[in-house]
Amino acid sequence: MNVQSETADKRKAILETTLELIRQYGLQGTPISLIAKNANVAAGTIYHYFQNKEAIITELHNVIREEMLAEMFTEKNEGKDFRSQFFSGWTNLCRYFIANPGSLIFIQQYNSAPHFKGIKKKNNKIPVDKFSEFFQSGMDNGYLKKMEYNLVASVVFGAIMATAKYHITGRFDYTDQDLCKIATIIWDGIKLQ
Amino acid sequence: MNVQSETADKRKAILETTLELIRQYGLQGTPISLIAKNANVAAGTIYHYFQNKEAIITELHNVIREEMLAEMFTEKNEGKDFRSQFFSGWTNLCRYFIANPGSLIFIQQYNSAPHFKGIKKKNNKIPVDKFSEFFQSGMDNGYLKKMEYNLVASVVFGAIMATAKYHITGRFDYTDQDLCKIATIIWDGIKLQ
DNA sequence: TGTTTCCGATTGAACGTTCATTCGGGGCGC
DNA sequence: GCGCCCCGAATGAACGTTCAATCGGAAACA
Repeated sequence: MNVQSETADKRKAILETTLELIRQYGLQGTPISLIAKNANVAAGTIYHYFQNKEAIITELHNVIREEMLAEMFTEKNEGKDFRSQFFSGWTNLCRYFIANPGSLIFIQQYNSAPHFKGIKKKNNKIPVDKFSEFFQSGMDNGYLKKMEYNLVASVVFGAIMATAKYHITGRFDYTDQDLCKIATIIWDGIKLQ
Repeated sequence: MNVQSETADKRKAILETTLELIRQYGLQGTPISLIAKNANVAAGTIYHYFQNKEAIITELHNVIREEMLAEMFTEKNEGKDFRSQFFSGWTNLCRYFIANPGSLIFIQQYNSAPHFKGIKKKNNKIPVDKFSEFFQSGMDNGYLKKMEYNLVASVVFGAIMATAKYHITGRFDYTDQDLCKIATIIWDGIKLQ
């Protein structure tokens, strides 16, 4: 353990601990003191690595966004046909949330309380481009019904969040096969009949 | 204004004010002091009508659940065919959330932070019966694909929440016609092809 | 009718706790 | 000895809740 890796570890530990605590106690329910305790770090140390609590939240949000994008658009999808790309994109993101419940809880809470005290969201924009481009190409090439992108988005993303949420909270228990079935429902809904 | 109606009004004012504040500032972001101020009531008065903050939240949750059920299963749907029942049930609930953004924000936050400090959810069960019965009847009568209820639920409810959410946050702007289009996507996904 | 008694409704200051953040200092590598 | 990393007690604001004090109308009595 050299100094540099320890330093890097400390920052990382703070982020990971925060995400885990948010999963358990929610965005507002995780005080700095608890983060410090669980990350084996002093409260003051946190303020050495981050400007304030909001900065931790914002960084987590950015990290999770990147991970979500990476899950949906992996390189090995490039060659596949449109339908396969849709299926693997949908199930990958859903599996990501199931495997990383903290990310789902975080995203949901972050999006559902626009005006948390001390947490102001400046950039509320979604990288809509990649998704809308993808679906647009599906329509142009005759795979999908012609319709506005945002109508499709409601169904596709809504189902991902709900499915992962139900699974995580233990309401239902979805197998890999179940995820494919759900993706099939959606595909049947959006494909050109 | 006799005494009785004033008393009833005060209780109602507290509930309504709380819901509106939660819409703006989130579940954890609305202190009792602010509720008191906006409801034109002293802080102590709130504790005359409710045991504590949790009691307000719990009552709001029950009220909203009732309203949701009422929207989905209205009496004038009784005679209609299955497809029409699905359409009006889906769009009604979606329109309800769009017309009552506070209810959507509340439900989302209530469900997404299971362990809010001071807010313990004892009864996490959904009145699944009515919904599952409805979809089961659709399968038995040959309107829907044969599949487990919970797979359908993910898509149907996920889309409702996401659609209303996108509309409320102003990300997209859904017309009544758009809601029907989205319902059509889902219907095409779950119907027996 | 006028007066007194009573009691629930209402108030807002006060309390104890918890929170995010600050600060002064200690230790270690260069 | 200078600069960076780290500590944890200290700070003050904000929170949910309590409580002694007040209000005002209804009932009881004269």
